[in-house]
Formats: sequence, structure tokens, C-alpha cells
Amino acid sequence: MPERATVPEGYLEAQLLAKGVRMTRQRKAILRVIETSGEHVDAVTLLERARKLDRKVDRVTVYRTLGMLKKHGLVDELDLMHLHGGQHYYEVKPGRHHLHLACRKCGRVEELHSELLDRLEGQIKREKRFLIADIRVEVGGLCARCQSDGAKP
Amino acid sequence: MPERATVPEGYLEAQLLAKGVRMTRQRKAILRVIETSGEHVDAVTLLERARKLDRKVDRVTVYRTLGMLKKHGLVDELDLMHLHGGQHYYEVKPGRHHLHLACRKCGRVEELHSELLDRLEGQIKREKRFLIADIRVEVGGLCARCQSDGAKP
DNA sequence: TTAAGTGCAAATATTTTGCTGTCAC
DNA sequence: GTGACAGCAAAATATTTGCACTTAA
Repeated sequence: MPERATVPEGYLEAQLLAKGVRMTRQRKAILRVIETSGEHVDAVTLLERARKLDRKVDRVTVYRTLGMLKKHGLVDELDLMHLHGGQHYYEVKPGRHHLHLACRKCGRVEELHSELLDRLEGQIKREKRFLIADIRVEVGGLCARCQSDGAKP
Repeated sequence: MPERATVPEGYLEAQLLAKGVRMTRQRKAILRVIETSGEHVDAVTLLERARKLDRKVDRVTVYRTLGMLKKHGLVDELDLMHLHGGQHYYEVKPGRHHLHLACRKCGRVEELHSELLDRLEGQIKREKRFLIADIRVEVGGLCARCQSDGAKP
């Protein structure tokens, strides 16, 4: 049961080709992993999974590809309250922004779409005349399950 | 012209004493700097400034003090879209949450209080039964000034 | 007195850079 | 063919840990 809506396979590749970016074997593998991971992936996990598709993917290429995707506004970078260390997580930039609720106890991340967030974006544009490129809402705390769970880990 | 509302001097120290945390010369200096910096400070800047108050503050003590403050829920950690590198920024946890608008061109960070954010918190609690410990809203993009500035850096 | 805190050195974690060779177009 | 990309090694950045010494309460 994937928790996140995913994106059609080949979406990122198509976007990049449309922008005239070169497509390599390594990039294809990395893009495929980002698209099909039904969760937020960090660079190390991304590397592991991409290597299963193509043994010849290097760690540096993962970072460079992520940088390129950020530059083109195709992925969002999160840190999910650094629940598991200082690394970043990546997701395909969705059409509509959403919130991330990270549970400090079980580590699960829930997502929430909200009309209020859409309206908040409108307020930022209107009142601050700020041109939004990315927006990141991360909430840390205890999920419903962990609150009722008493002391179970 | 400080852009942020600050907190009464001695606030953090009082909070910690009330929690039975020991107060040292080094901690006093670090707390003072966090309270009086009219902006978000990162660990390195914090160290520099704390050293001006007390030469004997070590980098490690800064990190340990920040960790302790986080644990007690007295500061919030931000990364302001990593505009200037991978480090974190800290601010005294405010009574009311606010948004941070980070301009990718000039690097300035604006804050915005919004009733919509308050309502969003309410929605999270009600619909997701999520117990919020921290909430972080960071927006990257172009501020009003940089949009009109044409090509000036 | 003594548990908690500190400094110093070293380690770790994450990401970036330089350079040389390779490949997509 | 050539400019963009990849791999490898090494560096840079940011933060954490181990341990012996110091200090607040």
C-alpha cells in the first residue's frame, strides 16, 4: 500500500528531455528509482536502489543528478525533522503542495493535502509579493497510533 | 531595525532553571546570543558571538547546548532552504508559529504570521489526531524587491 | 561530594570538487 | 567531433563521540 501518489513512469525523463538535458544510462536508473519509490528517498537509499538497476551508478552521480533535478525544479528536498540523521529526502515535485507529518516515535511520515495550505500560498503571493519556487511544510510530533500506544516502541 | 520579535533577556535561562537544568558560564553566553540575535543564527555564528561574551566557549558545547534546547522544546531548527550551505539555523521557539520566506537571490529571510497557519495546525490535530511538537514552514523563491530588481545581484 | 558539563582530539556523516576519461547527440 | 557527463579520489562541510578534567548545586 503505497502512501504517496506516484507519477507516471518516465515522467522525469520526459521532462528533462523536453528541457534539452542529456539522458544517460545512470540518470535513467536514478530517475526511475525516484519515481517508483513509494516514499521519500534519501541519497544513500537512492544509490543502493539505482545500483540494482545499473551496477555502474556512482554516489557522486546521484548527488549531481539530484542537484540537476533541484535546479530544474523537478524534485523537492525535505529533511523530515532529521528523525533519522542529517540527510535529505527527495520527492518528485507534486502539482499541489502538501504537508509532511513526521512521527518522532515510530518514524512514519504521513502526508496531508489541505485547502488551507493552498490559501496560505495565495496569501504569501498577495501580501508579500513573494514569488514561490518551493514550499516545505514539515511537522514533528506524535502520530495518532503512537499517542494511544502507551509505551510501546 | 530587528526583523524578528525577540524574547526577554534571561528567558531561556529561566526556562532551563525551572526544568532543573544546570547553568554554566558557557551556557549563559550561548543562551544570551540566541536570545539577542535579531535573526536566525547558525552554530558557527553562534560560536563566534558567544566567544565574544566568554572566551572559553567551545564549538562542541554550542552543539551540545543546541541539542539540549531542542530536547526541551525551547528552540526551533530551520534550514532556510540551505541558501548558504548545509547548516541549520536556530530561533527561540515562538508562542505562535510563523512562516519563513527565503529569497534565493538576495538571501534575506522574511517572516509571516498567518491565521491560516493557525488553522492549519488545528486541522492537523483534528483530522490526523497528530500531536504537534514543532512545525516548520519554509518557502523558497524571490522576494518582491528581487523580482523588480531586474538583473541586479 | 558527585553527577553533569566542558574541552580537546578524533571520528562520523553527508555532500561537493578536481581531474581525467567517456559517451550522448 | 565536442561539450556534457561519469567515475574515482580527495576535500570540504557540518555535526557527533570518547575520554579525562572541571564545576554547579
